[in-house]
Amino acid sequence: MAKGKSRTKPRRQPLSRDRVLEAALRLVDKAGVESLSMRGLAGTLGVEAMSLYKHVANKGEVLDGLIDFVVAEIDVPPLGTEWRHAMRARAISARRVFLRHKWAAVLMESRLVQSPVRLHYADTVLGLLRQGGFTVPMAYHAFLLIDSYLYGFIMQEVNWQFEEADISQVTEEMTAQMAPADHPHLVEVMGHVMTMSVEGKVSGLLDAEFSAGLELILDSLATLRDA
Amino acid sequence: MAKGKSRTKPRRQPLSRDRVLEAALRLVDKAGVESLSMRGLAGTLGVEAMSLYKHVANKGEVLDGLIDFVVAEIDVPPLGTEWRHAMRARAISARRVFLRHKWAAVLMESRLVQSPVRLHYADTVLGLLRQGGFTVPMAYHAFLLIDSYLYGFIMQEVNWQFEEADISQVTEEMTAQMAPADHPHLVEVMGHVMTMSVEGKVSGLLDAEFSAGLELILDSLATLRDA
DNA sequence: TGACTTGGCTTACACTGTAAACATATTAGG
DNA sequence: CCTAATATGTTTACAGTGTAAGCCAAGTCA
Repeated sequence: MAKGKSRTKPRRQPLSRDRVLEAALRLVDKAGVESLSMRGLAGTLGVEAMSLYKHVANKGEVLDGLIDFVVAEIDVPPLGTEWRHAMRARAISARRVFLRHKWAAVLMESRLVQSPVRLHYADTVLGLLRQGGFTVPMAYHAFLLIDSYLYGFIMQEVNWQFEEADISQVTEEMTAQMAPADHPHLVEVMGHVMTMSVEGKVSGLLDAEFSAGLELILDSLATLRDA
Repeated sequence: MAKGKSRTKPRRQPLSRDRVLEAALRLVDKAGVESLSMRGLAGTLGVEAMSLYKHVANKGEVLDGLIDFVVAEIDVPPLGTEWRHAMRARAISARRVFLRHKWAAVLMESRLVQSPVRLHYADTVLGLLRQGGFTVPMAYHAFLLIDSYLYGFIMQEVNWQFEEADISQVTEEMTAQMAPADHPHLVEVMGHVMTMSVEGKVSGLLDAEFSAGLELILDSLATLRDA
């Protein structure tokens, strides 16, 4: 039976958990998480929906797997790195990663499963703070503060991101829809964002905003640490 | 016509958009957004699923309506209030509201529709800052900074909230699941949170954490404003 | 050679949102 | 008051979802 058969078999290489997750990642990056269905995912792998369940317990596991992939993309400097540099580096890396996978931040907040990957991530960050001279309560405080800002900022940014450049159109829609005079301050600020966007790209603006806010938080943590 | 007919008719009072949304709010507060289905919602109103569509365009509109309800619950001090006090007050109010409706923060980030209610909310906050002496770019900066922290914090808090008091059990699960020695810093911090939780409640701890971080941000905005 | 395992497929079920057509209630007009 | 019109709720139906159960072929090992 299985003897001489080993000749040029097309030999579909078998599925695997990783191949499933990779396909899911591609699909979700392209079309958003809301368009991830088991049948659709299976389709991109040339396979039937139920086949996925041989490598993955259920859809939730796929989603959690995706989050792990994304978290693993974040560069966290190794233990021993100077804390301030380390926090800045991982925050910036995290932001880049979440901008690359716009669906990820929201998804992450809605699935609180603590996988090994995520635990490791948290542990390293806390370790960096502890080795940087923070007491346990202060490390907790710093972690909460930085991460609140980090994820909060990212989520705002991701959701305010219209496909770049058609921002003016969006602004018009908005201004039209909202009785311009009823929201003077909002209009004013939108105007500011718009002018920034035409001459220098919004993304640059947000880079600067993000860094400024981050630096500010790190400053205050530093003084708090040395108190 | 409409003359003497006003006698005791049982008169099922007709559904209405508001009654639908109120029912949805009750349901979601009790069972989470993931358990909101049109049939289920209709059920709680003693009505068939399709009836809802006479008062609401689709499920998305229900979700957006829920968000509006929640945003409207946030107390934003009126224009004219001293900016720092105002920002603190609305942040604290927002946090309380989102803790009351734990599903709301995530939902809000995943539906970027800008309803009148939300526009008004944003406009008032920006107005408070402008009247507080912030230039347009600084107001934008402040808004971004505060809201990033605010929503970031809330989302972390909401997701780390186990049903109160069984936190020790959760910690055990976690510690068991994660090879205690592989994550020394995480264990250390979890220990801290736990001890705080037994003698004084975690929620109090988080109140303090939130206020501290907020105050810190307001400080830095104040110096930035006076520069 | 067989038995056993692995990985994919087929079928089936309960549940989702919602379009279309229908039926009944309420209101408006003559 | 009776009828026409308009709201409002219902029925039926359909396409799409996640996934349990069982089947079946291909590969592995005794």
